[in-house]
Amino acid sequence: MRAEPFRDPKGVAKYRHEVLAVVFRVLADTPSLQVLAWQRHHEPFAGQWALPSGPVEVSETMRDAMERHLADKLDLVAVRHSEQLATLSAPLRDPAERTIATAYLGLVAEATEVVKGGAHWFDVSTLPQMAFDHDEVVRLGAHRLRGKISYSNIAFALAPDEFTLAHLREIYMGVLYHDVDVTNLGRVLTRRHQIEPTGHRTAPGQKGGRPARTYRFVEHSLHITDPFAVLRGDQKR
Amino acid sequence: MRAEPFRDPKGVAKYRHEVLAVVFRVLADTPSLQVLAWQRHHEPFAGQWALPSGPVEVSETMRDAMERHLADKLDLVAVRHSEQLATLSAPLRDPAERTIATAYLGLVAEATEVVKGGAHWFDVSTLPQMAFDHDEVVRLGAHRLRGKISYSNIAFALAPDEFTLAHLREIYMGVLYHDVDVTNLGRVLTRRHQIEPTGHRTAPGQKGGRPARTYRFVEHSLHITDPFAVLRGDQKR
DNA sequence: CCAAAAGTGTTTTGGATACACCCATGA
DNA sequence: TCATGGGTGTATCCAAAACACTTTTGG
Repeated sequence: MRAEPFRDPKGVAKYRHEVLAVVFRVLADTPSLQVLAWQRHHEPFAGQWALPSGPVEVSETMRDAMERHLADKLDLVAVRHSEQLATLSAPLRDPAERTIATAYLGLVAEATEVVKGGAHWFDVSTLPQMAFDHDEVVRLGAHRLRGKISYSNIAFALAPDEFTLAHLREIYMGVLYHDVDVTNLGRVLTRRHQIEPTGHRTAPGQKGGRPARTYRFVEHSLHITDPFAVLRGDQKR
Repeated sequence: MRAEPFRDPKGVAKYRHEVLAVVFRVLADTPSLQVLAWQRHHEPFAGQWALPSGPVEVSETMRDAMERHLADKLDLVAVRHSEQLATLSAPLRDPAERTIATAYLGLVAEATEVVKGGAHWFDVSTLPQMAFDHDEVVRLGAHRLRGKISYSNIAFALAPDEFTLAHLREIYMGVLYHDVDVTNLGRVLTRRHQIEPTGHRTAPGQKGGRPARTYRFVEHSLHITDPFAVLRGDQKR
């Protein structure tokens, strides 16, 4: 039986509000885009995989709530960029009680592991069935990330502090899911002042090969670097 | 005195949730981007201008609630495109009681008037002081629209069904707030199959001049026409 | 010397811009 | 035929892409 909503004296309904986190990392080797999920212990959807989530407390913003839940339940504090994705309001999306949920996109660097709370990283391309509408939220997050990586410096949040161009290429390939030319990637990002050489080089691999220069992202906060695809005009009136 | 939140037996807080609508139109003559606001009658912020808003009912989605409030309070049913903008959760944004609000961007065609409910169209560039955080929401909406008009066909929702290129240019100028070249605008939108000629022409103006062809948008739903600014690769793997 | 990996140089492409010029109408 | 506004043609620009070639390393 579905719970009746709370109403205040004027008859205005009150709802449970929770935050969801779609946390992505990219493994360069495969390369693949992975999302963090954990197994539910309680009904509804007990035993199924779900995104990290939790209610919003009275004196915190939704972003605070999202960070708090990731830290408390999963010991995850290494989120390097987060932004609001969407708010879900289908009346029956939670079978127990009407719950409005705001989803956040979170990005962590490649090496990030999560040991606590039975969490697991899943390839976005082979996602298991998920609780609630969480599959849809993951797809939405992947779509947002794919769009933004082309016209912003959002990759700073997925890459380590220091990386080679070959490594960065694999991160881009994991997100975009198509081939990316290393040479041109380096030139585009350099022209846009997104990356700069550190002056260091890596040790060459076991099978030889020229040692690669390493680079870093110039900014570690989100910047739109290609603001208007077209119709730029002369920006004067 | 601030109201205490409702809590269920397990101690989970429940919140008032409302929807906000940032409804834009563009007047071609000026040209200017205008937003719909109305004057509040009750505290808090009585007498100040505010965006149309209202609570979400138990069995409706937020989009339904937004459309319902616009129709009931302002007789506005001509919204040609709407999309979710953001959800606002600052704990003190509503001085009376914690209220989480989800803002929608709505677009109507130029001629759209609103007669009911004491509503008024304001130029976004000369916005009055607004209730709550509504100024910020208007700016967010304008920013979203400005970005999207360059890489999607979103202008279909602002233009009349049939228009001349000169007219469409003024709509783009109202949104982008910089000069747009008519010739190139027509060519870009034609190449992207966003617009097509209707085969009609307008009557020439009072002072003469060649009669203009009219055009229509091919699609009347949102399509991204310039999906990846760069790093397109060959789309093969 | 060869294989492997990184990096450079150079050409090509194609959408977008700029702008000169031509066309159709009213007075 | 002139003023006004619409439309066409074309040269130019420039970021991005493609790809051949050179450099630096280990074996």
